[in-house]
This record gives sequence, C-alpha cells and structure tokens, in this order.
Amino acid sequence: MSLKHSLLVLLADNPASGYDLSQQFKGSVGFFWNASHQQVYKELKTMASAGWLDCDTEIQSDRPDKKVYTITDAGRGALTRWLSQPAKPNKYKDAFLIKLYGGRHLPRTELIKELDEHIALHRKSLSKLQGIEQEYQALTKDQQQLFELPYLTLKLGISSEQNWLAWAQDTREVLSGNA
Amino acid sequence: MSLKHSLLVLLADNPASGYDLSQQFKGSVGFFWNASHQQVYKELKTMASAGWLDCDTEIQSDRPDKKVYTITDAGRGALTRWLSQPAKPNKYKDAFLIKLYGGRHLPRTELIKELDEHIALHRKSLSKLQGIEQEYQALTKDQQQLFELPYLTLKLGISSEQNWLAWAQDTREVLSGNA
DNA sequence: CATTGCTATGCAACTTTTTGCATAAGATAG
DNA sequence: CTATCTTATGCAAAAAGTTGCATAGCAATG
Repeated sequence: MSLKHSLLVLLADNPASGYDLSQQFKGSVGFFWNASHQQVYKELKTMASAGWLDCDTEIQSDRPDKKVYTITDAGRGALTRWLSQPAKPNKYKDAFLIKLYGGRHLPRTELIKELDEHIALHRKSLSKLQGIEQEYQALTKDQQQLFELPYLTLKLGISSEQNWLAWAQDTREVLSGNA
Repeated sequence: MSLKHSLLVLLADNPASGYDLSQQFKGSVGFFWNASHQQVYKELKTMASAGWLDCDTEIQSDRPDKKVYTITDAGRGALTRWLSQPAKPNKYKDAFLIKLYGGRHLPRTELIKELDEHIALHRKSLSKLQGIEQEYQALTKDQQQLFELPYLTLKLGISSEQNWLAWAQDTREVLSGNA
C-alpha cells in the first residue's frame, strides 16, 4: 500500500527514474521502506497510467536510456490525501529472532555463528547510515534546514542499529555462557 | 516464507490451535513476527497436508470447537533444516517515517498530532512487553532457564520500544521548534 | 581477453499478505 | 435487552512482494 506513497514522497522533491528510486531504497530511505527494482518499475508504470506521474525518456549515449518520472498535480493531490490520513502502525518481522526464540533445537555454536553474521550486517548498515549523517553535517545550516525531516528519520535508523548492536553484544555473552 | 517456521517453532514447544497461535502473534511473538488469523488458519491447513502437523478436533461444550495441531517428526525435520540455514536479514517498513520524511508537505501541527498517536501505540506496546517481562521474572530460576532464549527476544523488543520512544521525544521537540 | 560489476529496463510465474465477508454461541457492559 | 467483545473457524478476491529470467553496453579487475 505504501510503496506508491514512498515513491510519491521521493518524486515530490525531484523527478527520478526507476533506477534512481531503487538506489534510494538501498540508501537512507531503505531504513524505513524498501522494494525490489522489479516492483519499483511496475509500480511507476501503474502510477503513470493513473495520471500521478509523467514519463519522459532521457536518451543517454554512453549508458542505457532513462525513463524520468515527474509528479503531476494529480500525484501531489494523492500524496496530500494520503499524508492527511493516519499511517498504519509498523510491523516488525525478523526471521533471525524466530531462530533465536526456537534456538533450543540448535547447538549454541551455530546460534552464535549466525548472530555474528547478523552483527556484521548491522554494523555495515550502521556505518552506511553514519556516512549519510556525515554528509548531512557537512552541509551549510540553510541546506540542513531543507533536510531537517529526512535527518530525523536517519537518526532513528542510527539509534535503532546502535540499540540492536548493543543488544547483540549482551545476547552473545548469554549464548557463550559468560553472563 | 517464515510464517511456516514461526508456527513450527511455536508448535515445537506445545500443540496449539490456530486461534492460540494467532493470540501469540498478538503477544510476545508479535514483536518479531505476525500474521492475520486468516493467514494462520490457511497456513496450518497447508502444513498439515504436507505432513508437518497432525490435527485433532477438540470438542468444547461452552465454546466453539478447537482444531489442535501437533508437530510431526517430518515437521521437526523441516524445522531443523530451516534452522540450520542462514536467516534472511530483516527489513523494516514504517509508513509513519515516510510521512515524516515527506513532512514538508504537511502542517507541523498535523505531524505532531500523528507523532503523538504513534507514541501512544508504542507506549502501549512497551508496557505489554514489560508485563510479559514481569511474568518471566516471577518464575523460578529453573523455569527461567527454559525461557532463556525467548526472553532474549523480549529484551530486544523492550529496548527497541524504549529507543523508539526516546527518539520520538527528541523528534517532538524538533517539530515543535523547541530544539 | 575473460569475468564480474554497474547502469538501466522489464516480463512472467509464483508466493505472501491484506481486506472483506460469513458463521455462531456465550459473556460482559451499558 | 441490546450491543459489543471473546472464542473459534474459514472462504474468496485482490493487492503486494519475491524469484527467476532476459537484454545490453560500458568500465574495471585480474
């Protein structure tokens, strides 16, 4: 339901191609929403035929051509309508926690091994977010003002990852029998 | 993909009905996995016909009859196979953060109003988890041992909610212009 | 010079999830 | 006494998401 609206929010700032938008889902936006490139391309097509977006093909010589989507007035209307309705509460899903919950059926060493893999992933994710934060902090005050709200979402991403990693350290000690 | 495995993990401990399992998704398990009752009933049916579960109807006089599902050896095998494969990294999706990210297009008062609603939800969720924690802490050491791993998942739930609420307080001040 | 990775788009089949509806009896609140 | 809540199950349609495949040229690594 909200992929459409994520795309509208991103396109409300700047026109972009499906590829560009997919890249955003791999970056700072990916913390709170994500979609595969297939899904994005398909959704953009649907949104364009609903009149929410205009599509222009940008011919590139050294790279594949781009389809650049621009939000229309109808698109902005749809976005505003959605924004003024209450957002559905988020639902967290984490397969690793299922494994931990049912970890009695598994040797501790395996649990720890998998925990370590997830720690590595979360560390990577944290440093990516921190890199984006540094870019933000390098901006002038005026520019920062523009990204004030996206920066708030980034801060939640960072503190969530830090919280996860702190929990993982404690958990690792319990699993190792050092607690 | 992991609904099957959540159900297997839960059924590995105790036989349960679809209703029971749905209730668990509303409780402590709901922090890291969830599904509607329709989904659960359907999935249990599929799993039973795959031979992973046995189904017995428990006739109740003052309440509707129950279908109690018990895990089979084949089910335990499927669970073990799944447990020994790496779990997919979690993906977080939060529609409210989309709104905050694109909040420039909305009056601050509306953003704050919605933030407050989500704060209320997260507080409720936190106190539910803390209630479960108190039940755990009231157990004897031996009983606690049995729930050692589920308790670890609960601790992540609690600290995640606390982290979210702390972020929300900061965010509220920024949105109110008091930062 | 071969392989991998990045840019860039998309179809088709399948699985998963959501949403709306349906039934039914006892319990509790106003 | 009426309405809502809880227990208990499920079907069917639609929407959303995943997985596998396909194309194609340029750049960089080895």
